[in-house]
Amino acid sequence: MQMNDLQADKVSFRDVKAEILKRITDRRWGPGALLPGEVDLAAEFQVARATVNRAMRELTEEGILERRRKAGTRVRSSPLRAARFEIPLVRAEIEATGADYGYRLLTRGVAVAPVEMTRRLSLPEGGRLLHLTCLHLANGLPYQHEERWINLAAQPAAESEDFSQSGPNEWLIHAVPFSEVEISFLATAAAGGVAQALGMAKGEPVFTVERTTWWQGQAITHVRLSFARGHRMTTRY
Amino acid sequence: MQMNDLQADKVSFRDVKAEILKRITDRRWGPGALLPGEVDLAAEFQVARATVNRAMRELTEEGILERRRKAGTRVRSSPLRAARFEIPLVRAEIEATGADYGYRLLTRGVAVAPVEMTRRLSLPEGGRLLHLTCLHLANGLPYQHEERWINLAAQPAAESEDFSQSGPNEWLIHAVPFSEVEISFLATAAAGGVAQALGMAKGEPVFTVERTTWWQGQAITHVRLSFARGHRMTTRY
DNA sequence: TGCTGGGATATGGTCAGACAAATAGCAGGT
DNA sequence: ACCTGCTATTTGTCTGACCATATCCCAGCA
Repeated sequence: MQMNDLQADKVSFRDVKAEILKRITDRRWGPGALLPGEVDLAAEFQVARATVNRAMRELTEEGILERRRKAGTRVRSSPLRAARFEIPLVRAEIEATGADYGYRLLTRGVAVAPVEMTRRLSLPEGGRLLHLTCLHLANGLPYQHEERWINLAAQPAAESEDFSQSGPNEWLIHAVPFSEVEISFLATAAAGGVAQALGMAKGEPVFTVERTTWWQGQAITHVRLSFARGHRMTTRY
Repeated sequence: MQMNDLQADKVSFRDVKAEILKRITDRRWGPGALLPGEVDLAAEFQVARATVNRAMRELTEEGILERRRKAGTRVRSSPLRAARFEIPLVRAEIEATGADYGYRLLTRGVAVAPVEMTRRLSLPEGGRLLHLTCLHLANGLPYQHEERWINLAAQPAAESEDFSQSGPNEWLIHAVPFSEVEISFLATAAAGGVAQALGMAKGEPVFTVERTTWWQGQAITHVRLSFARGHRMTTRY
């Protein structure tokens, strides 16, 4: 009678998932253990194999199981802790907390790409970049400092935008809807401009996100986001 | 003849996904646009509706599409940048780079939970915690400093482990296979102990990960991981 | 004008059957 | 002892049919 819940009329892949997960946390199927095959589980749970398959496939995506054809399905021996962070537009992030969003353009200029940037964006030497720094505020307080480089060869239209009213990210989303992205999280020491904008001391630790974006193999933009003191990025699962 | 590739004998949900994505980056379906229904697309691509469904479902999970019953499927107007980080055991992380893994236990002691910890782990006051600090090395160089608190009420067996040869995370994985987890990324200033262990100056910025783990509603452990200078956590998609 | 109920419709999910692809493990040869 | 090729097994995916569920939208009513 241990499985009353699964005897009910409606059994979905969610129920199967839950039951499998229960048996794992139970230690009935310990780390590294070999699970019964899809056919057996389908028979036990009285569902179609496709249903068991979906349950197991999702558990695999979540890093709980490991599957290999012919070898079967095993509980991962050292669980993969996969953290998923959703990174919305700053504006949305701030407004989601109920705060008022504010934006200020700090500097704007066109420059020949510095060596570091040509490497990062794999640009030809002498490529022209639009360089912007701006500040995003929550309830009037500095929230995030943004230093952005836009490849003018890829997005010439950016040169005629003045970005004084709204940030370059909002413009870019409409110009280049989806793309290949590399994101890094790191800790940096606040440099002069960043420290001043965020009201921090020079050298203070800053939580920093760097993002580079390509579209069809061409580098579009690189941005470095520096968050105000005490910022943390959190996820739960 | 624009769709030769889709006329081939084998069409999988991957092909459908790719084609949809292509039309989005193409701007044929711009941000916010309403896509044809599953039935229509299934007819166009000559596949079963379930195949189109899987393609669209995965694109939804990846933050590209938005779906609502009856309302249909739309391209997200402001794309959700979801970054997924896989956080393996330090040992595996280091060995994956080809480096030799080293481990040192720095301190070990049992203490009554400090106020901050009782709050974080929602413990009763006066709860006993095992407090450990240790260092993980790559090719003999400091890689990560670990400060860990283990709830002895939940894991009494931890008290008799000495953790001098291998880290508490490896032990914990076998003691508590899967669990609820909260992870934060932040930047901190290196405190005395951390700075010394990692060979950094006091106050230098440190990329820090904090993780709290529960099992069946009970707090198991809280850990603060401080990485050596220059560490960054990167993902690409 | 504003509210309410119902029907049409799009996605969500299940099922049974079929075939494809990978590969563990065995058998047989050298 | 080692290699090589076969085969049975397991997961991966597709199909077409079906029912479930959410909800937009409109008609009807107050």
